[in-house]
Amino acid sequence: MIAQRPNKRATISDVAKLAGVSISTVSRVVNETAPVADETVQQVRHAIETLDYTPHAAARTLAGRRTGTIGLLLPEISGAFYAPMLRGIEAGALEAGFDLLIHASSAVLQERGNGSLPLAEHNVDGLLVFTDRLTDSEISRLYRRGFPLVLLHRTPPAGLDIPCVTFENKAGTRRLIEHLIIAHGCRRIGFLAGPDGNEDSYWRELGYREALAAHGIPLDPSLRSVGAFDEEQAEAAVAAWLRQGIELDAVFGGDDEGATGAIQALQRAGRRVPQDVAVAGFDDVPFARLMTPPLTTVRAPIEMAGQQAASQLITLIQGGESDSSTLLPTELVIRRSCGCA
Amino acid sequence: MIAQRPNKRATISDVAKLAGVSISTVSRVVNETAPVADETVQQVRHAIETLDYTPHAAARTLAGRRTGTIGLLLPEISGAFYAPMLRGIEAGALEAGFDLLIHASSAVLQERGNGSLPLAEHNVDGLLVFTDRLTDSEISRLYRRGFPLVLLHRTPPAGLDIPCVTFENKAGTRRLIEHLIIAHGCRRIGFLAGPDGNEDSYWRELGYREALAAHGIPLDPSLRSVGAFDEEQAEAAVAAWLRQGIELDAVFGGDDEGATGAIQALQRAGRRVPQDVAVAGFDDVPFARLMTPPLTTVRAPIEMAGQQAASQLITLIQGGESDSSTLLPTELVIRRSCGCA
DNA sequence: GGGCTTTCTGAAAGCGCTTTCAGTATAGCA
DNA sequence: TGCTATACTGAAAGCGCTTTCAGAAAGCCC
Repeated sequence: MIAQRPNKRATISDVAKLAGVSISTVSRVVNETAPVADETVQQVRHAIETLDYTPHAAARTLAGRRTGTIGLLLPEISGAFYAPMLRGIEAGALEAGFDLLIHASSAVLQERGNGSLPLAEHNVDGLLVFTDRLTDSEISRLYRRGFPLVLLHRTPPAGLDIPCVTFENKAGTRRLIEHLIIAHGCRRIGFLAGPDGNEDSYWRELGYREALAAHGIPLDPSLRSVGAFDEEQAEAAVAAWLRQGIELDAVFGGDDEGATGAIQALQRAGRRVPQDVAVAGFDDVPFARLMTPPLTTVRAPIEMAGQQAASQLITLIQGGESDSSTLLPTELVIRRSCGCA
Repeated sequence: MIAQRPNKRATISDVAKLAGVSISTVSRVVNETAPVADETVQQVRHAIETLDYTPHAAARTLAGRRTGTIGLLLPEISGAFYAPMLRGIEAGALEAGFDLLIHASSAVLQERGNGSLPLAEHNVDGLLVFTDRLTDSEISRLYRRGFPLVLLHRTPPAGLDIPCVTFENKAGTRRLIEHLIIAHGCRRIGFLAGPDGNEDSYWRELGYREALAAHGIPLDPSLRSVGAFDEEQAEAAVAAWLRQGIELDAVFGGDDEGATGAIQALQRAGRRVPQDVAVAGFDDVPFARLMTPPLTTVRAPIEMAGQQAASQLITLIQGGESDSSTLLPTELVIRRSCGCA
């Protein structure tokens, strides 16, 4: 059994005492905020070394009113989507010398008695928000306080001028669906929506409708279901279509996870992909090209979105100005799941 | 363009003033640490409301010397492994009313000039360490200070009594390899190791060797390569084997990602899995059962490991005792990639 | 040599909170 | 009635740091 034996940490005054200087001087050599005589620097460094001193972050924050850290709020880490996003965000943060703190939690956000967000406005200088969980009112509360905020893949509540970074969902989906229609003659294309209220999904659906409309294909409501950007739910949704005998010549999975689920359901029901039913996704996660068949999808610059969001946030924190909205282009990636050779 | 207009936040004294009480009283109603008259509570609550007051975390930490938060240090979030792990950790933390802060970064850890870890010992009460990046010396520094620490999937540096949570890697791998040998008659089984220095991989390799030895199969060094628990690297490693004309009747991928890469390489080279070459992984990530062919693997209780680690850490933080080492059982999961129908 | 920067240093005032400590007022009890 | 618990409240002392502010020492100019 292991127990914890608390152990006093050295403070700045311990260091000052040992080095025979004042705490101001120690602070100066630690932060390099003012010239200090070489000899003094040596002494202080030595004292720091021997005491194994590290500044206490909370004290620093309190006195200096900044943390050097940005926070990321996200629903739940899973799925291939997050790796590139985090890479991008981290790159953006690092570039400016900021740390990244992630708060991944679905449940927590609401149920805190005191109603305060975990890392919001506390341990971080600014917040990257990528979750539908944070309500509009929470967001506007933070906004009204002047807390630096950047939204990832969602637009701000009406009237609030909060920067946001999103993909060109509509046009990307439209191009994809049109490919299905034109190149493969699909007419009955199933649409799997994302989670309720998801904005990306909203725009993708608009793109889907536009594509149909542009080619004179009537919208069939029975061809819409919810896949929730989740493999299992998507699989279930497609299985339900199949059970109901709904005819399909293609399925748009909503995203790549949804497409994966769709393929599972189709194959399980004995339909061949793409010979019997074409399938396409959105995002182009790393796995997409490795699937059997390789997935036709829309490439979204996930990593770049993260990067941009982070650097916009940091600009904001540092008192600069930021574009109110960034729309990143997407690109059609044709592989085999749509029927192309 | 959006600029940030900083905005004074209300402090505890603002609230006290508005409510006509002292700050001690405000603190008491916020924290419920002592009885306060009903009427006073009302006034304070009202003042908090109108001022939209939230306590300043850093100040709180500084004064109260605890953060109510545990930190998780990990190399880079990607791969299917993390979702269940994080779910588990979060569950463990939530249960005890702690927040979870994640610091995901490969690069950062070393290169910080001041040598201090980001969230270590600062914004958190304790640390869950899941990365090979944190050197032994860093770990023992933290340990010597009495900073609560729990290691995930790695054992502590020699002599340090730090709790750790690991899987039963050796026995699990041995069972898996023996299945390949006994049920499928495999004799030439490729072994893809994890990243350099990875402990899980070390034990798995021992299990692999034991299995071979137990069945009188000589160890062939050319059958060992590094897949680094990474799909691409594993694919490259297997491709190299194939190019060199090395004979194989099975490949153990090191983990499920490695197995995925192995399958890619094999299929790309025209070998059928499992007819020509059997493939197996380790972890049983969600995706494993959905692959073609479904992956034979060893199920590791990833989520439970996270849970346990978190609650052990919290026990430690709260001054309790903790087991020094937890070894979680693994289970063989037979699907089709090994050749079983 | 006097006045002027320039370089370096320490004292001290907070940052916003928690937590004794020392009450005052009221209730309970003999 | 007097004495002691009990409920409630405020003053004040930090927590460990950053940051003026002011001063001492040293170098520069005329």
